[in-house]
Amino acid sequence: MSAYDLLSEPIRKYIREQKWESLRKIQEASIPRILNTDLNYVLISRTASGKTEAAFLPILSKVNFREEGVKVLYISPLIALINDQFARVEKLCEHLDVRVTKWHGEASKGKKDQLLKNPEGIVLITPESLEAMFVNKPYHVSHLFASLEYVVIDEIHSFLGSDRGMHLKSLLSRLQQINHDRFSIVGLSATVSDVNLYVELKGFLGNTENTKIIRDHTPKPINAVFRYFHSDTQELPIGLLKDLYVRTRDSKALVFPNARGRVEEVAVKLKRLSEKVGGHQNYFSHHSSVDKEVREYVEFFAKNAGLQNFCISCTSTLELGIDIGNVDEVVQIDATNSIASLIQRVGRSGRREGRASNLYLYSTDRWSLLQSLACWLLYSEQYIEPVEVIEKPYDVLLHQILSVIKGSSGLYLHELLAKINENPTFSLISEGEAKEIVNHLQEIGFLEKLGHEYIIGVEGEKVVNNKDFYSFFQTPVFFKVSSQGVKIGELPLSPQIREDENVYLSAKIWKIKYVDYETSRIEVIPAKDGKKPLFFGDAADTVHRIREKMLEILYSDGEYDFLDEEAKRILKEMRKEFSVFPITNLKEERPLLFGNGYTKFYSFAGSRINKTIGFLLDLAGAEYVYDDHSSALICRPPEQEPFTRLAAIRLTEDQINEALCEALKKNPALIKLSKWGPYLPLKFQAEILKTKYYDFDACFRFLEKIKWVHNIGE
DNA sequence: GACCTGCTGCGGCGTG
Repeated sequence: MSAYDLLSEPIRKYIREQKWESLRKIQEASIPRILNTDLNYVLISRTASGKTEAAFLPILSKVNFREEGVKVLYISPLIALINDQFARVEKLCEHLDVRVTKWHGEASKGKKDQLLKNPEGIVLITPESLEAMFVNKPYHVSHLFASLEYVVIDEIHSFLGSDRGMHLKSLLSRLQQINHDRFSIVGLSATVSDVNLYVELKGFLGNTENTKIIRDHTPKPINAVFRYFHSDTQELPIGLLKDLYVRTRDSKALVFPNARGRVEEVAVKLKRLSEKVGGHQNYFSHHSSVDKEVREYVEFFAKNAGLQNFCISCTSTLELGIDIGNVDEVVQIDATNSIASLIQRVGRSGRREGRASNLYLYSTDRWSLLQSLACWLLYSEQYIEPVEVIEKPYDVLLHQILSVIKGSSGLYLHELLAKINENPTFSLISEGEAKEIVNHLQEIGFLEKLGHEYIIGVEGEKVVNNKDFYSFFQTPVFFKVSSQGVKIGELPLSPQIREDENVYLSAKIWKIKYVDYETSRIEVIPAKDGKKPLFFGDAADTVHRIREKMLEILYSDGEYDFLDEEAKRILKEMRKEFSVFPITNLKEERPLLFGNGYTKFYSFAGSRINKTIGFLLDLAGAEYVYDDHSSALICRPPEQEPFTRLAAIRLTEDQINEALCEALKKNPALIKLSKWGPYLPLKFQAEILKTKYYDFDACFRFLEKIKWVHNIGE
């Protein structure tokens, strides 16, 4: 029997109405498996290959929706994705008489109330809304989800290896406890490293043995075109902009310039170029600081553009599954920090009849060119970097202790510990450690003892009753920007924010008329000329494999047709420059430059290893400058050259912990990289730093292995 | 220079 024949009649009717000629590969594979077993599955195949249907066609055929209670829970990392999927799933359910309900912060309260009165059908939710339900209405969780049969997790890779993912994993376990392990899980993903596939990904769904992977490897054919335009200033070279304009003016294009300020620069300047020559004016910017309604308009425009061309300059906001349809060209300005990100961005392009699909990779400096080339070569080898899993998420545990106690009417210590013990998210954290965290929470007033039961303390109430409690990410304070009541976006406070200063925002130019510090508002009027806006953030870590590949490229003589003449020249120049280091073993040797009055160590290592080397140099009292862009550490004067001595440094676990605790005492702000970390006992804060910011194991392995090769010649 | 993601409950007001 074909997969189609296995489906229920209403679903087959739906397929016939869609006039699909055939089912997609991933659907053919998933339908019989999901229908015939109760195992967990992870469906992996590239963007727009029909994964949602691969999960929902068989689930809708199989599940009996006549019974009371919500039967299918779909979890998504984005509200926008829920809204897209709602439309698709609701259409699928047309012939089934199954109700679909959106449950997120912006969804209709009325629809949620209806669901509470009559729990049924399918619910689409975010992890944070699920957390809010556990905290505020724990009885609703069991009322709605006690007879759940399937949980579908979209873009599951976005949860792997992050706090947010650990949080979701804990919530899933708490759901299973209510549900008595009856529901199965189907995860959907486009990009997962082989390394993570069988342990972390399966572990994420809770049950490694009962989880199977279904994967469609079919690669996406795409041409890479590299262009090099050097920039010494903060602004993009005019040559690059003109080249970019010509390449994208007759297509639907997405441009990824990596930073919000640059996103605005690209959108405004391309639009201006287009205006001069009478081209289309559909130039937009899309990032977190563009007003939500403006972003929704941009998405709507792209989805319904028909034959009109457009160009959206954006950050990773358009990287995940929001449906804007296919574009003709994807442009990356300067390198991505991960291959996964490159894959997601490339996945945005499709082919229009008779036209080839291209990926343009622009670079504005040589290290970025090298990194971009490394990413592209690794992409071509189908490499994806593994994510680091968090083995002991102490901060997530702290948060979940507060959540569980808030959701109860008081818990004995043994009850609380039993709940933690049941939750696989915390399986590597010992009972003793959990008790220490509980005691600390009591000390700082987050928990209180009422008789022998724990309840939320006075200080804890402030945190738990705040709407900021439900998430694991922190957001800085922004000033809302508007013009005569029309919302435009938001900007952080910077020297740039003052009256009569002109800035770009939402692909337009504005003059600041008034800054209201009381209400954090900025009033602007349209202007003719301005500057790109300033934003602050943390640079994303570059993974180790990309750096290794960069070194391999420098010490190979591989020629790449897809580089333009300028890029070829730059690569040749870099190879010549590095030829003074007689490196033969790329796995173990690294360049050490003795320059005029300085020593420079090119580690070609991941950012976290570099930061850990920096920590060791700090401990040794060495003065140095660290440049992550070129993966280099520079010391002057060279007499104090400390690099070759690093290999001898071997710290015990205790010494590392002690040094980290000292660093935290000196600078308590260090732990702010974790939202809930500041409420942990100091030694656990050190543990968080060890896993999230530094990587001592990898650093010592690296230092043990490498040999420094210094420059020869005059 | 330097990404992104989400958010309850309740009072008060207006409208049908």
